[in-house]
Amino acid sequence: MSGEDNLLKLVEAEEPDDHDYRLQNQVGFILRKAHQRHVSIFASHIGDLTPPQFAALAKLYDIGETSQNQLGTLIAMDAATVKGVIDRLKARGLVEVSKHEVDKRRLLVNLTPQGRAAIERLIPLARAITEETLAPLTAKESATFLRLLAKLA
Amino acid sequence: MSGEDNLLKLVEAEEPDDHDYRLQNQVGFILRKAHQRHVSIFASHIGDLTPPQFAALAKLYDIGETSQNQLGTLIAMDAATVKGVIDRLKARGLVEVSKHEVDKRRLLVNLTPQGRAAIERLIPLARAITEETLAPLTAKESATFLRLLAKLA
DNA sequence: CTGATATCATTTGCATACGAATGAATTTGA
DNA sequence: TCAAATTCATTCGTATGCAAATGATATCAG
Repeated sequence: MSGEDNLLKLVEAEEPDDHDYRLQNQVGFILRKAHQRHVSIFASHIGDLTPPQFAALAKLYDIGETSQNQLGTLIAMDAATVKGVIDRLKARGLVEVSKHEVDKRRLLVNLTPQGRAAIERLIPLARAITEETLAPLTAKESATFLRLLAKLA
Repeated sequence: MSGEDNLLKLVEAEEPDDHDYRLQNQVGFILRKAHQRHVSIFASHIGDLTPPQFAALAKLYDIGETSQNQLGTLIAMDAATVKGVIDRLKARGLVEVSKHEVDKRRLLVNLTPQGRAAIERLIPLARAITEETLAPLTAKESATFLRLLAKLA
């Protein structure tokens, strides 16, 4: 190997060639695609509700009435996003809002009877969605994947 | 144990309690959060470009001139989405478009010199973004995670 | 007690993301 | 060859998602 080759190797080690960067191997790009695939699977099972809308209903079913802001924190949506989601669920009669008696800043959100019926009907479908999303993996791989994904999220 | 209890157990085994469904353990919900975290890390390193815009530039840098439609396929964007991304990159002078000489349906897209300079400047930052996104995992965990994530996506 | 700070909700603006419909151009197949 | 099917791009409508600004209310600190 010539001295020139050594110099070249040294330079490459310090500044990797831009063409070594492969978009399709980057975690962000694959994460975006995996998320897209999940949303598509979700839509094929539950056509009349989006994943964020479902998340809001599921969380309200889990914890009961809470403030819009707190709900947003629990389902990882900022204030502007959760407002839109709740507005649409309200327009469809699945949730109802009321003012907090003590703290007048807060907007309380709760399921309506129709919202409760809807989420109870949808949860079995949601189980199937999770199953189908993880279908490319074995049971052991799924467990590993979920553990590592949770560490990232 | 009474006969009533046995009946209850049987019913539960066939139809799991809705309250066993925990949103925060579902792959779709965690995937969404992990994606959000990545986008946030991306924005903290590259403030003037979004991940989809970066993906378009990186892919054009990789493969050279191509049609808008083909580019969309390569970076996992539908036709409507890729049009918006290209429009904004074009408005900023990072890509240029031209008509395909033979197939008049096609819109060819390519990097401008400024676009090429931009992506060459950004790729090192993108490496850092990938690194920071995967920082909660060990090297071995990262490799496992990327392998399983790719199977899902 | 009160001024500074913090919290909750809303609004606006911008950027994906996708379904559906449309129109132009190309390819296919009988 | 020529009608049907396909492909490429655009447009419209709807739904996240987030930054920044605003207003109302509540809390804190001196």
